[in-house]
Amino acid sequence: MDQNNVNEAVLPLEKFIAYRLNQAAEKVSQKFALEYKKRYGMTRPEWRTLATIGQFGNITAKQICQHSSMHKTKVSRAIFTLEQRRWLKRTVDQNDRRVEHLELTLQGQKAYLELSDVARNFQDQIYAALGPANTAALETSLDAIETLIDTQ
Amino acid sequence: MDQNNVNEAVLPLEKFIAYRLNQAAEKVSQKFALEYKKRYGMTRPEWRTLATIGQFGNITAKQICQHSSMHKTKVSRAIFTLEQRRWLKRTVDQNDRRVEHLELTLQGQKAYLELSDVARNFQDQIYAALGPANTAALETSLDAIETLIDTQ
DNA sequence: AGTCCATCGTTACATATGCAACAAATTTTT
DNA sequence: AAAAATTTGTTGCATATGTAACGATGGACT
Repeated sequence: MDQNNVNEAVLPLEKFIAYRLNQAAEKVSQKFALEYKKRYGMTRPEWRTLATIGQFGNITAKQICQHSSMHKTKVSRAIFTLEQRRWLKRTVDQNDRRVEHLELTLQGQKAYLELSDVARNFQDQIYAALGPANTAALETSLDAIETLIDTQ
Repeated sequence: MDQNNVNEAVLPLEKFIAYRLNQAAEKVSQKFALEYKKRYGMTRPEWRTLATIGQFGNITAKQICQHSSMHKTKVSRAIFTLEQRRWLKRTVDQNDRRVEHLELTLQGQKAYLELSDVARNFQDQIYAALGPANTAALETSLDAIETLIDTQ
């Protein structure tokens, strides 16, 4: 495919960092999504919600939104689905009855630990492919990018 | 917020590379999306389609799919919208009438060059924040990650 | 030529998503 | 204490997306 654009100063999409980040992120996420789709028929919001509850043990929907940057309707619907599966239980806060505390059931914990294990293997493979120097630089770069955007 | 998960071996979501990449990618993309939404009311698939046609000058829908990794229905709909705006014109291939060649109109080129300029400034800011070493390492890492996923 | 299969791009349908409005509970203001 | 404003989580609705099917065209094979 010939590139015959007149203007040499334009930025090729494949050199544009926003695009490159999205490409890599999407590939990695879709690869990992195969695991939770195949095993449990879960969606990405469901996996992230499960992972966040599993990580914190006891958490509210609002806190899941803050920690995972997911939209509150996504979180609300993911919680509903996980509850239907009996993977989490809700407890209404006694001091503020708007708030519900979420915890995984034993089944939910089992799925979380299994997927967490897959995630760790996945992570190890990527880090092995990058090597220690690039791994460190990647983490530093992602932090720097997020900080830049947040503080702009 | 206390982290009182029982199992210390689990992978915190904010250390999981698939999640980190998505976070950074989404933040950067949404920031840049403000520009084309504000100026032209464009969507992300529309911007990417415009950028790909602008970059190659003359291209088919299928080639846009291959180069941008967008689903063909996304590309089809983006082409339709860009055509409605009179930002691109189609020419049916004389040797194979299933194929349409796409080119930007003058209006389309104008928008492309303007957004391309914004993109370059955006890129420069990110690279300035990262520094040369991390910039190089980031690009290497993204390449390595994509290659790893593709060859697995 | 005629049949079968592959390819390019579009569209119908079902699902996923975000925005805005909402109910219920709580907090702040007067 | 009453009224107003805020917060938590849910839901109605419109939009965005992917899958599968499709029409049109072209190529391969007989």
